[in-house]
Amino acid sequence: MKLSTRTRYGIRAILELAENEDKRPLQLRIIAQHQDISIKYLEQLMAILRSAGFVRSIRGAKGGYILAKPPNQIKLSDVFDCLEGYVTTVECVEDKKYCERADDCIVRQVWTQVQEAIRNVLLSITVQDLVNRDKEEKMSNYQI
Amino acid sequence: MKLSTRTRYGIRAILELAENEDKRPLQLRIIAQHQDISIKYLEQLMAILRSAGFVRSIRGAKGGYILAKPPNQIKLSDVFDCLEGYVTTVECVEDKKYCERADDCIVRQVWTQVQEAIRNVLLSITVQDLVNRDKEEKMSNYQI
DNA sequence: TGTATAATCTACTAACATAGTAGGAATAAT
DNA sequence: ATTATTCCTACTATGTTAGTAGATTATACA
Repeated sequence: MKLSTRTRYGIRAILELAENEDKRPLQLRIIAQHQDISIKYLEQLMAILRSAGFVRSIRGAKGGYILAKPPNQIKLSDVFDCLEGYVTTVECVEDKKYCERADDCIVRQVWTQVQEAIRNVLLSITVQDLVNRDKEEKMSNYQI
Repeated sequence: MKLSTRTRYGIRAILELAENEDKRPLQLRIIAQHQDISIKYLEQLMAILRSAGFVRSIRGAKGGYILAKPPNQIKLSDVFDCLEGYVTTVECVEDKKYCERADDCIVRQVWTQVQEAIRNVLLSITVQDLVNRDKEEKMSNYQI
């Protein structure tokens, strides 16, 4: 039950874009540097995020990436589904045909509970929430 | 975020042992048949469960496996930790030294929330609970 | 119009984990 | 002794992850 770097890096990249006050697009290179991610790897992740409609790209010199929608309209569950694949602990939770016992499988009920618990957390958080939390965090650091 | 077959099979095996009314040990072969698991693979899982103290084995003819403790004293989180490895979505959640940003990493907070959500579900369910649920399930089926 | 800067596309790869298989040795009941 | 069973060690096939590499296309700017 580990999270892939895909999802972790992807969400960090999206957060960085959301926090980019600058109106101009942010380059892959910059994001990769800030986040300590290989440019070439991040490039692939951005391609996924782009085709899923989370970010938009501007090619050529001075190009880069911007968020394709406002941060408060991006739920973490959406990004998660896109990068990690829909949260599925076990196939039979989504589709009973994977196991003939599914109908009265007690263990399956457990995985369903787990899955919903995960999902509820991710559904409840938007990228904007992350931005806000980050601001608060930095505020409280200054006070020290 | 998929569950390994190790954990799924392992919990099913433990449940089968818990439901084994018979006082005599239950053979690997029987469990594997009932649960549609390769005997040789289940054998390895049982070895893990045995060394973790969940089951006890009786060797030789008429041997087999029995639970090493009462079902109400086996939390699913314990079994999970044993087979899946301690529930850790990302290393830095457990140990901040994995990432220098950990202290004020907002994304890390999210993974911590997710992890606790999972953990709470598994902490709250014992093998006995599964047995009870299963009984209820079967009762209601008879009524139909 | 040329050059530098970016994203884009396609293909490859190394390392690791998962989910097994295989065969024989040890142990116990009858 | 024979049979049933767990135990132990090693092997393997497959897929996934986390990248690398290199060429191509698009754009800004001088």
